[in-house]
Amino acid sequence: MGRGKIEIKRIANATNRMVTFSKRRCGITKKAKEITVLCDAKVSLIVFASNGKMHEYCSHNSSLSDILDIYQNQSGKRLWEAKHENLSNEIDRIKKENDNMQIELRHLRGEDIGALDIPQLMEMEDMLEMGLTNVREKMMDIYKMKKRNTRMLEEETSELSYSVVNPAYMLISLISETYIHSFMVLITCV
Amino acid sequence: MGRGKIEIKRIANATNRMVTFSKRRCGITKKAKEITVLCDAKVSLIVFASNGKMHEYCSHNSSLSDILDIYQNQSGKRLWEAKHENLSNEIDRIKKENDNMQIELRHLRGEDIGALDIPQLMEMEDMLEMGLTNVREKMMDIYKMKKRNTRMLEEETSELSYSVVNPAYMLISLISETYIHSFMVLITCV
DNA sequence: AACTATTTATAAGA
DNA sequence: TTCTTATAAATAGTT
Repeated sequence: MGRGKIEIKRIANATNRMVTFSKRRCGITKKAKEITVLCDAKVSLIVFASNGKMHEYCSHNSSLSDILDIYQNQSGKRLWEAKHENLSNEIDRIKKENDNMQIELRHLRGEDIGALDIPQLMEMEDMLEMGLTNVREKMMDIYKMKKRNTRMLEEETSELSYSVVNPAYMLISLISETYIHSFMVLITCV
Repeated sequence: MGRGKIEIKRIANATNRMVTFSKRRCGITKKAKEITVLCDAKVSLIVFASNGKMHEYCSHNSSLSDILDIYQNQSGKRLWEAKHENLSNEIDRIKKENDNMQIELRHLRGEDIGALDIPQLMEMEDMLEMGLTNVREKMMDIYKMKKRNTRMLEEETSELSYSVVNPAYMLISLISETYIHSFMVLITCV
């Protein structure tokens, strides 16, 4: 369709090629629009010139994304599986990390320790003891700071409403703090 | 281009519409092939008939996936952003969960407890004590089981090489186990 | 599915 | 480039 018949092979002359591209791109887009309207069809057309410039047509009644969804369903081809895979892998990795922490937490709370052996239990015992020591030191710090910051006795009375601080603490706060816990337990069990 | 000129609007007669679709689909596909070859272009063409049947053409020198990659880069449109969003959200959610557990674990180990207040510290103390109680009960269970399963004294001697089990345990294993920890601490501090 | 009168697309020229 | 136009190609209506 033109002044002369042409063979369907790459047009050697670059200018010529671009001109033809421009004309034919218009033509094919027009055809796409027409079939959309005439035949109630959905069409997605994406065209790249050899210089990389892109042109697209997508029938009005749907987005490219919609069309690609249907495309994937019908063709069974997975267009962005690969991109998803990265995220999925990360999810798996984090979930695993999560599970491990979950288990460790449960162990530290003394749950599900049935399967542990003596060395593991000992390690946990050490960790728990250290945690307990730190927590109790911290509580004592807070207690001492409050005592220092507030004007002693009358304040102290109200402090006592914090049920942690019981008369036993008062007594033993005079004694080496490192042993406070031990003494508390002693007091508890005698 | 035909016996009569037609208006570009939906063809009312269904059979006619399908026939026209068929003809024009061939035509547009042929055009797509031609522009691919003649102009060294990349083309993706996806066509759905109104009955849902799909047809595609994709230039030989590239896959649809490739074309969509370039499409996204050039258009800035994100074709599967929405699908990614779900996964991304899940990752965020799990990471948050992860962080919280991380913090709890560190707290239980007595790390980073500077910012905690008395009630929080008390809660941790309870949790740690319970964990410790459970761990020690478990160790005792294992110890007792070993004692039962092996033929007593001479075995017991070798068991003692497990440094957890010290002579103090021997004595107190006769007494109520619930109080074992307390007694141990008592023994430790006297 | 094939035919063909016509319309439409476009190659080459200006 | 863009417009023009002769001609090839596509296709609407028919068989």
